[in-house]
Amino acid sequence: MADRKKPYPFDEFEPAWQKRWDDQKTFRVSNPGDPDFDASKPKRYILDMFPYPSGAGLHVGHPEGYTATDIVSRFLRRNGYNVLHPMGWDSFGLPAEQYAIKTGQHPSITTAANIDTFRRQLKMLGFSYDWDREIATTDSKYVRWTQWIFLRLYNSYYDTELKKARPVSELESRGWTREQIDSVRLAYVAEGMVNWSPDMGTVLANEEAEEWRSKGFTIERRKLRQWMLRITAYAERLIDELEPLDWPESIKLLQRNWIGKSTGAEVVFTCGEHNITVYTTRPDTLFGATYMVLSPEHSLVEQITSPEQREAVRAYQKVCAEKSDLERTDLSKEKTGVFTGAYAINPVNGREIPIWIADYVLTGYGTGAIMAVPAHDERDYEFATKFGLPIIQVVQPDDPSTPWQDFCGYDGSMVNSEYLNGLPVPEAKAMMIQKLEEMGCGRGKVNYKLRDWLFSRQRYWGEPFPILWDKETGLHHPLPENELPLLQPEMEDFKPSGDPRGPLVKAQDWIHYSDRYTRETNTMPQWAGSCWYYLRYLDPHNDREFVSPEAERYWMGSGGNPGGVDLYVGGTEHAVLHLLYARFWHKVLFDYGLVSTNEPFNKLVNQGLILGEDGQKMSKSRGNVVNPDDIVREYGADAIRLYEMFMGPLKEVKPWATKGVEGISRFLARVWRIAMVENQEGEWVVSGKMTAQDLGATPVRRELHRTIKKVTEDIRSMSFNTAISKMMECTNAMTSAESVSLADYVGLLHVLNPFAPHITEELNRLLGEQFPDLPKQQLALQPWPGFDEAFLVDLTKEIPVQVNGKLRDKLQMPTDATREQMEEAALASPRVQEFMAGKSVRKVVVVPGRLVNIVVA
RNA sequence: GCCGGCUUGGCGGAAUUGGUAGACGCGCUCGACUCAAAAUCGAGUUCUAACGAGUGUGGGUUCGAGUCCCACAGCCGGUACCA
Repeated sequence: MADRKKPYPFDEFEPAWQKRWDDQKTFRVSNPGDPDFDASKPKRYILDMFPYPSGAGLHVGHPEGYTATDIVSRFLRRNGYNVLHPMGWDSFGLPAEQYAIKTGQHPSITTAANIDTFRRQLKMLGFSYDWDREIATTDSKYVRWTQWIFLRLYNSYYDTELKKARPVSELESRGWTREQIDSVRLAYVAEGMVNWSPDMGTVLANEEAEEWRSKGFTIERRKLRQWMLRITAYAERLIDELEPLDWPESIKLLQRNWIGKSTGAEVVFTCGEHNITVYTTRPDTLFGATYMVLSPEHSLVEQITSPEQREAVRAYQKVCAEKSDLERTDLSKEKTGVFTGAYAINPVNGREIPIWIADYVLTGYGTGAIMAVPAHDERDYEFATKFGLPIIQVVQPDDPSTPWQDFCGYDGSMVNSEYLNGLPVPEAKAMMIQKLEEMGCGRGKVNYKLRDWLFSRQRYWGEPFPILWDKETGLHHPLPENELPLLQPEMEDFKPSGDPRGPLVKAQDWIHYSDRYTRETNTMPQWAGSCWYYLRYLDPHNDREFVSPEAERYWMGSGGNPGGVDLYVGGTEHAVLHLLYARFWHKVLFDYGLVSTNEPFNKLVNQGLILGEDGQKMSKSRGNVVNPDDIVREYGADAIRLYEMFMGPLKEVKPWATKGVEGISRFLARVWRIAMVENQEGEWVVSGKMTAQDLGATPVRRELHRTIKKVTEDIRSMSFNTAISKMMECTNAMTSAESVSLADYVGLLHVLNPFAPHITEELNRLLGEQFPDLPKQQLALQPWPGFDEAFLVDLTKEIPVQVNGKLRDKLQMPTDATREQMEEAALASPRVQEFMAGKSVRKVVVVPGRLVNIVVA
């Protein structure tokens, strides 16, 4: 592309300002205890979701959220806050490892290069991060504390009485056996069905499996021994403590659904000498249970199946085991199942009901067995209809027009249920639970969909588990803390070998710890580092603690302010993974008094996705990816920042339009040319339009004060698009004015500064050379401007006059006109009278200062 | 299927939360400057020749509805038999 002349010389001054901010550490913020720390200022912690430094470099989606938080941070600093606004790298991750496998380049080299690119690109956009606090999850000094927190989990159990984590050493002193203790640790080893990807040679968490499958990786179910984190212990708190947070309701809902709390009861049925426990949310419908279903994998199936049915049952189990996940979840799929030949006794009425197995009952949820109430459950109804099983109504819907078959609602009362008859559903539910407990054949039970978090991966590029295995006893032990960090061994070949122990098994020397102990070969998932990075920023160079209590209390404490991170901006894709995991770790740390709040992120905002110019999601294959480097080269950093904020509301999904960047660039050029003109030699010099004289309450002055008010409000509500349009209006007013006073113009620069820091600082500097009285300090360090109410009030206002709700005239009236004056003026209007001709006035609605509506008939 | 969100000019989007619909920007049209073009500046731009109509569709509440209520449709996102 031909190198066009820039509309203003951003290519010169933007890098110069960036260098100055970097060299002078303009945006460094000190911690309590530092010599230059100002304890009188309140704090705000403004956080971005840190990026995975991919080889592709920065995407235009990154600067969207990052610009928003940068504007807020710059605004708050200028309003007297100590602002913590850091950046770092989520640098463990699969792509670096895959790339390493392909090229032989060690992941640490690729990662370092990618980080350099990302850092350069972010600095090129003029973000006001405190770069002294930069962290990378792959840094050995960081890994040390990730492993340290893991050991904390390993050495903890969840005390269900106190509802908090406690050290397992407590249990030792109470005489618990090693085996008992291992069964309650927050980090534990368990064998179970897991998602295994042969392509990647690793297992994945439930939460991740679908994402990777959609990227084209094969995922199978496989029985393996893995490290798990007992996140389910925190299920209740993860739901309850979500409530007061200032998060989008939709994200809270997503988390609530993911945790999936349900209240019901466990009911014990008998089958010969066996007890079969089912879970139900509708114990009230127990009299309507006409059959029972076990999941095909249920442990009792083998024992209860009658000889005649044995073959059919085995065949069905085999079919289910071979089914892929996709087939299992196929929506249109018909219900399938097989009778076991056995019968169970319903404890409330002694009735015998047949026991079936069917794959619509899942092994992993509840007890893996259900009582089927076909009259009041859609799935049971479908199954019963297909296999000709009896259907007994036990709930009569309140609305008589509703058919009772397959009525699943709660608005009804009980029938055919002996002592429950006539009771409304909720009361019957409570009564039945009480009855079951009295009879000793059931109890109230809360269930969650959330499963424990599969935490180990068979990868090279991740934090190794700080765990040793005792060859003699087969037991695991924590690595002594003074041996942290435990880094991966240097290896040439970390290809997945199909060995479910992962690539580290190949490092024989590393595995060998002593004659008695060998190292754990699994590594942690990428989430480990991102679970607590926001805490490391508080005190990133601390070698003695993961964070000092003083720094933690100041930046995360409540101290009259909202506690925790005050603003966290990032994409929705982390709604259930990162945000759930991080909350879990934070709560464990909170239980130990290591952090001050029970929740890490007080306020969360999701930025909307930026689509390609074609309205489609940006992707390499579509060829619609916009590279921020190109935009900065062509239009400058201020232009891309401002454009991304101007596109629309931060939260909305919006398509990219390079023409729109041009429009923004024109706006910035107009701001520039109010103060600057090119002389004969083609140099920019201060224009004669600028005057040091106070021109008084000109329209420009009034517009400026309205702009200051609007921008101040809009930054607080994060409505950046409307703030920018207001600044455009102000600029247009200054452009069309004959002459602009220096004070008014600099006022505009002040409010534009957080959005477009480079051009505003440069103009302020250039004007400072011309006008010696202008404060020389950077705008970023000066107080935020206030507005004067006196300039906001208008003497007259245009008042719309409607006849029967239709606009018929507009009248210029004093702002403080009374009702009577307004009505009189409206009725006197010739335009209005035309529309009233021949009709009588029924009513006149007057809204003072707003409008007049004349109702005629 | 269930849950959530969205739907306003040719396009991105505004609208003091029930009070002049279309701010601001893009695009387009015309004009000024120029030998010419680009850039810049100025004027115009919801539709309609006009009467009028108009915020996905249909109904309702109200003096007045983009905004509130009811029903429906379309698009986007999440989720997948959780008993």
